[in-house]
Amino acid sequence: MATIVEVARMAGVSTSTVSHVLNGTRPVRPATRKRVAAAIEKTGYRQDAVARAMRRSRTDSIGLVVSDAGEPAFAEMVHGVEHAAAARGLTLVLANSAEDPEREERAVSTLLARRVDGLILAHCADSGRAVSTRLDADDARPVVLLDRVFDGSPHDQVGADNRETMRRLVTHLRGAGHRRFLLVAGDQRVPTLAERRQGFRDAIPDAELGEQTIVDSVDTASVRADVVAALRTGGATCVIACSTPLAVVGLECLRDAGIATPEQIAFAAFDGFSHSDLFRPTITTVRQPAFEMGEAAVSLLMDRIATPEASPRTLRLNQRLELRESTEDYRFREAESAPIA
Amino acid sequence: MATIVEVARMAGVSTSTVSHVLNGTRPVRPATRKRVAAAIEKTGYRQDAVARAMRRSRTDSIGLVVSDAGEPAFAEMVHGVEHAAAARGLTLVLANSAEDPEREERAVSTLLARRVDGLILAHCADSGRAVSTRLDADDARPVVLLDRVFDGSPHDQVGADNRETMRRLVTHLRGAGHRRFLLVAGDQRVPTLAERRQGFRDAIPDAELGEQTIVDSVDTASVRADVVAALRTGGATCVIACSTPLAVVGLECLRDAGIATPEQIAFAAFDGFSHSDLFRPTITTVRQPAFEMGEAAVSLLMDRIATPEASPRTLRLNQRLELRESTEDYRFREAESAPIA
DNA sequence: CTGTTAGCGCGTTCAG
DNA sequence: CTGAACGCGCTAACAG
Repeated sequence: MATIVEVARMAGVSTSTVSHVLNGTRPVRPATRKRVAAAIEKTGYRQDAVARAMRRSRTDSIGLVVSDAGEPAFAEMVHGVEHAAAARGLTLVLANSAEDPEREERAVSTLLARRVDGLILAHCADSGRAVSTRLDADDARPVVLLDRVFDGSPHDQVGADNRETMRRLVTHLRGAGHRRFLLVAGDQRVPTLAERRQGFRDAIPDAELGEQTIVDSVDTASVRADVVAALRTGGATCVIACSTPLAVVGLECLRDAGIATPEQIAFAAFDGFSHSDLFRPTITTVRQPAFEMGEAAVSLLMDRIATPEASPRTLRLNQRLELRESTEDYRFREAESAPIA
Repeated sequence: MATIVEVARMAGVSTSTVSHVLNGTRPVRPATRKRVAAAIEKTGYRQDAVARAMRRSRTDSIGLVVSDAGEPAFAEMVHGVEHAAAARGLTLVLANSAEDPEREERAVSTLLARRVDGLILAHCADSGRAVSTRLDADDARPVVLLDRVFDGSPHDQVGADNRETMRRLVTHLRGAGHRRFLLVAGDQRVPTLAERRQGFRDAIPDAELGEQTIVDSVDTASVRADVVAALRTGGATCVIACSTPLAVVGLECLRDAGIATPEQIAFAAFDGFSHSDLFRPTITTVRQPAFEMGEAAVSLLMDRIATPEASPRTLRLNQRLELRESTEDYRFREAESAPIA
């Protein structure tokens, strides 16, 4: 690659003039500008982002650390972040923590060393606040927390209205006659999951709270065992899974136990599955605005860089409740299909 | 952040010694090394990747351009690339072309300007070879083509054995009695899709080739129209969709036309849907080893960087044929369920 | 074994 | 309006 020096020489100007032409940072006589442009064209010159970053101490890049790049919801967030970043002329440096706090820490460290202008973080489950606070101590790069949002966090955050949507979902299901639920709540160290569980409690009257079954074990095997046990004990007319992985376990348990949805039990899931409408049973789903959350995170990050002193904001994007046949009122269905008495 | 100068001063050594301690690039007396380590610890110093890249003219980063970051198959490739990169101490710079050649070109340009050590590219449909050749001309950075693989490409490539697996699939279906297919083949400018179509031809005897219906329109609306028309004309006993988006269209058409799978028509899809086993109909699927393809791409890239002169390799990873009820032998089923004559 | 020094390619003063 | 010179933080020659 040609450097700025060659362009300058070819155009018969100094390097500084080339730089100013490139960046529009001071007036340049049209004639010289033309010559510079021609030289750039001819040499195929392009600014060296590394040297530029060095000099300006800005990289025009942002770092994103997600906890599971394979999971579709996170993939959509990545997609959204990339989209918003590219639109602003920023490049995206991506790292995956694979739900491992140590890898998360390394990833953050690497990104900081690369001098990204800002950081977007989807914390892994048990990262604690170590990373988050280390960020402040080290050198204060702007940070936005994504999806996994903490009360009283010193950072900007963007999450979903998990608690409210769960409340809405449960209220709807109660309206359809359900009184006893099996909530597959998952790892309560994950804020998202804790919020959803809280929303569940919000929607259940105190008197009935004792009758609800909540599975909050962490590893898949335990979840499976607990769900199987809960299904055997019986009582629940509706299963609510708080994430896609949990829904997978839940549906597997139902299938293996030969329990049909929605005929024998209702089922709803957060995050859910793609193309739910094409397959049976179609699953009632709370859909995250994952792409938009990614975009919003970039937006918050840019605002923060522009005004470092503003007080931190937490954005909650609305989730969509997609009602499908897996939660159709089973009493109603029974009544209809039963022979006329 | 502290710089190397402060560390050197605090340890009472020169910056070069600090550098050599950090990089293990020449022997340092244990005593001084200790002092340096202590100084690093106290200052919280960390190497500046930007300055380092400047000096070494290596960024320890690789660029990845995908054509659709939202699609699960690509998300898995991204995941695989990230994984393999991180394992080698490389960071990943991600860009998305959204199937737009212009954005693809910009992305490549940006990554080159950032001086990534190498580039992994999942070309978008109509990128032509412009980008690919420009890469050679500009400054020869190593490039690996991912998923969308070209015959006689000058670059290393990693794809899947699309042609062979399609042949296997069709052979299996013919064994189950199917003679007339509706192949939803998609945009033939995408090598992956062209290969799959070729595999289809391989498996059909010349005499029967004329009876097959192949839909290779490009935009969704046309595909839908063509599929609907083909279904109406009838004749096909089996639909094969060559990608997830095409499968979506296909299944929607079947649903809207009230045609049941597998009772009335068999169905198979490439790439397919996640958690296919949990929903009905369970779809016979050709699964791409997307994650592994991502890993392999990094591997090829590193090999290329190590030995620039080696002749380019094309890796074809095996796809998995997952047979499910959507292609169960429908004649057999009919015979079974029909009343005994 | 260690220190000195010269750039990597650019943006930005400060003079003209 | 333009050019000369400096330095961002680091590594690699070269010298000791």
